[in-house]
Amino acid sequence: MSIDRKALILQAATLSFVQFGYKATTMDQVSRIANVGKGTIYTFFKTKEELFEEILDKASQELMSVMNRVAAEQTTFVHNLLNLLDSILEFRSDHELFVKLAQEVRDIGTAQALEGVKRMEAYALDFLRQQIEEAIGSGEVKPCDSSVAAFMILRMYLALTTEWNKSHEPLDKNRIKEHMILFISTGILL
Amino acid sequence: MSIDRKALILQAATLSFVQFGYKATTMDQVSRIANVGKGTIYTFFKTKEELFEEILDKASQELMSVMNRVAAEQTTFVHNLLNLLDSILEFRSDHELFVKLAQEVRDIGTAQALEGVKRMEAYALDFLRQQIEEAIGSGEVKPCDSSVAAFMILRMYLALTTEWNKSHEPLDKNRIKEHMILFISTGILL
DNA sequence: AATTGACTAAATTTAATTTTTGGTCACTAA
DNA sequence: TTAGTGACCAAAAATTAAATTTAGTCAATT
Repeated sequence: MSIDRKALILQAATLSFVQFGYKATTMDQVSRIANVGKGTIYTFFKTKEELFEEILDKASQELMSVMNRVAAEQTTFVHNLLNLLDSILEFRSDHELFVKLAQEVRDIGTAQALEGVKRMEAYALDFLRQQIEEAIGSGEVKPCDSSVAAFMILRMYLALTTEWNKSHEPLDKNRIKEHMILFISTGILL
Repeated sequence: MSIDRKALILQAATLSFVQFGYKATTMDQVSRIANVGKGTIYTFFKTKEELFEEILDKASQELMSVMNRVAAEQTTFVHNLLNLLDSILEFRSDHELFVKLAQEVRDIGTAQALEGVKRMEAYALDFLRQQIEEAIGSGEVKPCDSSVAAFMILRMYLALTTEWNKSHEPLDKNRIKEHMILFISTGILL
């Protein structure tokens, strides 16, 4: 059996999407990085979008797997949330794709990048909503609109990890965690 | 004494900036709305930017005055914050300019609009930071980085008032207040 | 002295042209 | 025979050129 060209292509494309975003990634470049002819890419993927989709699928699956692993631990809601935060902040590969795509949406508004961001956000929001729902059921969390609460938690996370950096020095992981706890777990008040 | 042409111009320009944003507001249009010759504008304002600055000053002053009025009430921190929220959500005139400029920054990235947004944000952030600082001093709020906490509160507010609307039905004022309380005052946990 | 609107230079938008890129397919090497 | 290739093409994007719009001026007019 010869080398797994599909894997090479996926690897090269992932690298390029993370580094340059959707639009600035050309099929020529991918073929060059992967050391295959351009035509070869099209024996595995119908279009550039399909290639992107498959990478997005993989990233989503990894995100899901992280989330499921965290959820399976069955500790408290806050603990789960912080574990999830840790996992995402530590293993940045998916996170980086997400950040790069978000930046591309902001800068040039590429439709496919927007789709990608929306998709990953949807997974995260759904997971959070579910966790909150359960925690409300078990009496751990106050009754509230779980969709809105999930949305706020995600926005807080994005505010601290990406928006803050636009006008300040980046916060380190622990500061981020501390401030998330401050609002979510006990409120800012004494 | 003849009519106050400067006031007419300021009024017309404000209307136009709120409605169309910085870039899409032309000096011709302002002069037409104000019923003055275009040259007249330049007897009061050196440039379009200066005209914009003066309107921004006015909006900032009004925001400051709302914030000071709220701060003077000397009730609890949460109460002050909610009063401020109410004031801003009810008297939307400044808020509308802010929202319009934020949209312009998002859509076409006008430099002057960005400056305007930054400036109004800076006032709000500074006020919040000060309030938090005081509340920490009086033992009402947990010791924390007041800049980061102020930033998070503002982002939450913006998330609920503008970002949520991109993918959902707008939340009404009371839902917004409720959810702000949920995170700030007592935390989401029971 | 205060106000104006036709006027101009500069900036923005639109149209035309060139370059780049996604996707194909006749061909090659294994 | 077949997996793999890269020159090739149409379509899209970037660049350049032409046309339009607009900020700001100033001689003329109240």
